[in-house]
Amino acid sequence: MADWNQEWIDKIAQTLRETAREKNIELGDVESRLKGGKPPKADMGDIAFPLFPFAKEFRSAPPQLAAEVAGRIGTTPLGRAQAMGPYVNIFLERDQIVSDTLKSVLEKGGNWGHNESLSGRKIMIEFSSPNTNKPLHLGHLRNDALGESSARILKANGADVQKVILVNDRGVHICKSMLAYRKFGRGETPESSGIKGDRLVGDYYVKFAQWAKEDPSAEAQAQEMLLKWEAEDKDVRDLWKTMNKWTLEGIGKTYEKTNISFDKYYYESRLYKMGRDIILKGLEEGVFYKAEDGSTRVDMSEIGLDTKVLLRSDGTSVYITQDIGTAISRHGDWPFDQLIYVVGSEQDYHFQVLFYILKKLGFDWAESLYHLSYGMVNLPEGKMKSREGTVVDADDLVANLSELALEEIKSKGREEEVDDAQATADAVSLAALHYYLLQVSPKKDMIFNPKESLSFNGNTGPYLQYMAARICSMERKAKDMGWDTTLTGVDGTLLGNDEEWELTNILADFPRTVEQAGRDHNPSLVAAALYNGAKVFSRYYHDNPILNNENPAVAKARLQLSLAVLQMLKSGFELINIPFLAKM
RNA sequence: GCGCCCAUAGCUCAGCUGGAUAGAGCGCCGGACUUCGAAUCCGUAGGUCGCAGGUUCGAAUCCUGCUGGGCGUACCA
Repeated sequence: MADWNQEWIDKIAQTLRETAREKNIELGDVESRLKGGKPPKADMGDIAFPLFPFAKEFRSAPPQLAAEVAGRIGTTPLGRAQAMGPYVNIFLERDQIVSDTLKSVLEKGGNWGHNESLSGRKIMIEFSSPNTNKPLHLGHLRNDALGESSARILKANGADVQKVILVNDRGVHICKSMLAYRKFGRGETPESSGIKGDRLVGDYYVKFAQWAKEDPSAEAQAQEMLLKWEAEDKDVRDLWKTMNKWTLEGIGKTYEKTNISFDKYYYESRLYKMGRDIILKGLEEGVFYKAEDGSTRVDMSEIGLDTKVLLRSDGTSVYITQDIGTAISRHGDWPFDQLIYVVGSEQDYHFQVLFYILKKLGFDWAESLYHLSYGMVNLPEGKMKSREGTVVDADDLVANLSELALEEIKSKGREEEVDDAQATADAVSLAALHYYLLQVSPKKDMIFNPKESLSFNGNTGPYLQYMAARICSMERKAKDMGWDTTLTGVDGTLLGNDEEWELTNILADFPRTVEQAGRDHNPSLVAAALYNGAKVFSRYYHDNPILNNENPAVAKARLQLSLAVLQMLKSGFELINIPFLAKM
């Protein structure tokens, strides 16, 4: 719709100026004050221009002015203008737009929505950031869903995207699992126990906590082990390698199951010493300063913040030092235009500081660093607490969803219909999970209601899948009847009803939605657009015979429209990481 | 204490850079399967958009203050 917006802005502006000239009225800038919107109801037109802003200059009431402008424009090849109260409403010429839109969808093939708005941009996006001492939990799932989806959306906008993961594989918490394993493990392995590697290591992390309650020396022992690790003690390093491998294999399976992937793995164990040289250089150049206590600091008073320690008095680095070094080294690896960090909002301050420092160091790319900050995932009972064992395990959740989806398939007697019931159930569970996590704006905290997330009705991922599957079903039926089901475009005059017009608009708007989702780093926009499309379509095909239409030409035209909607759904599913199913 | 974020139907969430009567889903109640798959569709009820000011022709949207909640505020990561 916005495509035609500008033409109307020009037209109305021109008309306003003409009118003003005749009345000897001085007009300021007109175009910037003309903003097209969508009328509240479809039968009120396609674009609405409020004329309030011009009332004063014309010294006439907005409705009067609207009537005058609409009267002068009247009917044009693009459509007609009609005054409705203080608004000039535009009724677009539908036939041509319908034909053009379907033709565009056809030409894009399976990539409807893709565009070139970020073409030529190199964007690196970091997400997930797992620890190697325990399995992924619900919080990671939101992070992964956001990261993966954002990456796909950016790619669809033409950007060159590199997905990156930073594995937190060092530190005391890692040593705690190792220590407990050494004490209680008796050589147990994922193979010998049949327990998934990340879970096994996580179990020992829990065991450590229990043991530490009884033995006050436990914490000190963990610290001691960390020192040995840093001194590259062979035994400790060997155990570390073994257990990290177990965890990463386990976590890798979770990624595989949830369709999450990375182009490059970074490991903290290899990066944690980075950044020190940069800080020392910055100190020489006067970007940083040496505090009285001997620590090296940055002064952030110019952005209203305090000071931040970058090197301790003993010269060793702190966490943010590593992040500074890592960012610089990554830019060396792959000179990005933008680096996006998908990290929870509890680290807002950290990134504010990090970005400020990189700017102070004079890196031009620091301007475009972006923290995709997202809110916490809470449970209906409150926060997830590891101490209280209320943390929702990622694998368990996905398995539960699959199980329920399988029951659903069985209860509907569709085991024979779908080729592989378990695979279908898995696909449905992913749709439920990812849609549930992505429908919420990233910034907001959200409540994860397990019961609701398991629902396959209403505003859910499976509902979207179902609509796509229904269209596929029609497509199969059409093929059986010997119809040509390739998307070939259509004569718009055959698709004239309001629902067809609405679907056309939804199709036409989709690329702009994808663009905005990329610009705002907000996959929920795509999710909402898909839901809207599916919902309007489901009403459409419920109320209007498509294949069964008595007029074969109309039947084929409607099928074409349905197939175009299917293209949008398929393309959108890819963007929010929900699997497409031809049958379910 | 200071800083950042959030507040919309009983619940979970939309509402784009301010525009006409604030929308979905769930739940409740009531309808629709001899008809393209009922994981569907349709309808009813449900709102002082946290409160109070301000800007504007016009505010859920922008500004200020307040209240309530969340998260930060390490020579932790």
